[in-house]
Amino acid sequence: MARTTGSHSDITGPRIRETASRLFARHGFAAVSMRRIAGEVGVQAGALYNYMPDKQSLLFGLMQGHMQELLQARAKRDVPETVIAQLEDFVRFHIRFHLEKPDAVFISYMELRNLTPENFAVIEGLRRSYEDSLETILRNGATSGELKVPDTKIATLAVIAMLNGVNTWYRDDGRLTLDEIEAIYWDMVRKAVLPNGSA
Amino acid sequence: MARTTGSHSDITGPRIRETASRLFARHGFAAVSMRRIAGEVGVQAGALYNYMPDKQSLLFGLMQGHMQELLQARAKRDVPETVIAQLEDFVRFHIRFHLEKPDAVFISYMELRNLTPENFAVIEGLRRSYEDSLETILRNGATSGELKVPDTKIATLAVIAMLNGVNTWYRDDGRLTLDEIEAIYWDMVRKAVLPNGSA
DNA sequence: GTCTATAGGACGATAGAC
DNA sequence: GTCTATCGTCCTATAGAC
Repeated sequence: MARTTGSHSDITGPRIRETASRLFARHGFAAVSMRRIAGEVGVQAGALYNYMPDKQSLLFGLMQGHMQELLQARAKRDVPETVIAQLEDFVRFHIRFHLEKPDAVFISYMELRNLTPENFAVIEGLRRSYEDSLETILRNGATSGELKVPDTKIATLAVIAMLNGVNTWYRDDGRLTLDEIEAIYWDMVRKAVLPNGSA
Repeated sequence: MARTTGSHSDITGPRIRETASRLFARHGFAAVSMRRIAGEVGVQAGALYNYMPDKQSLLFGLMQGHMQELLQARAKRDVPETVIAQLEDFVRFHIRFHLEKPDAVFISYMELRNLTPENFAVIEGLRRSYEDSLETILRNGATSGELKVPDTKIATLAVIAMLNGVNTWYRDDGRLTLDEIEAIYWDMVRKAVLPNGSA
């Protein structure tokens, strides 16, 4: 059964999202035109509107999809028994997941200001629930005395900010393996939240 | 001696820079038009070109000015004797300086991709020399054994990324004072780079 | 130094043919 | 589903009067 001439809905949609993600990450949402996205996909600008009502929806869809993937991947992991092991798992998961999707990560925190207020609230909610999964670990550790953090909320944001930094300098052909990078960051995070003088 | 009617070069220039800095930080360089900057300053768009050759120069000037201020403020500080004290001084200086100029900070790392390659190289050079001032402290500490960092370069970037995170959540009317915030971050940074089991 | 006016082009989004 | 064509708007930057 031959497909209608010129019809490629099954591949054009994903290709639009991939192309837009790459271009938004590289040049910024506001600096990338619908014409340019269409051009790199290989269609005319008007054709994009078969897949989304407007440019804002394209951005929101990319960010929402990324945050949902992040939360789902996180939810799928087995929860280690000890707080320390849970924290190590978070650190390694976070670094690995974020290095696998650098464009989506970049967009999801650089383009927040280009979301409508309604869309912004949705993305912030998803981000907040991811942060909460780390804060819960730190709070449990602080309560049990296994960890010592001056302020649970700030420690959460500090750890995430530190880990996010990897994306700014990592290169596939760099001198360190992914395992080495995870180990280095885990060492720093672990020491930062352990009580003074602990192993 | 009356000034020429309509002439305000002494105040319009700074006002353009302040307004552009605020708008670029809030909405992004590409999303802010020269008309809008002019409108908020209170002049017509064409008048802006008495102060800069083009929009790119405006962005570059803001970023270069910010980085030079940062480096000069850093250079002015007395250097404490011990490595630990030098590190504490860096942490407190960094947090305080960056919280004082949130718009310029935001622009200087969010709008790098909107610089021409030549301008980008200049800003990156300035940023690099700031990072080097921290890396030198960490390397000296590692050599003497006062500190233990798995990788000097990565530790430098990790500490700066962690400290930069403050700007994403700090509010003037928040529950913590600037001194408390500095103390919390200094506690985490100190522990992260000390040898295991040190005070 | 600021104004008005505009050149010359790119923008997001839509209409209608196929 | 994609195309061509276009609407109406906005953009950066410049020219020339005052």
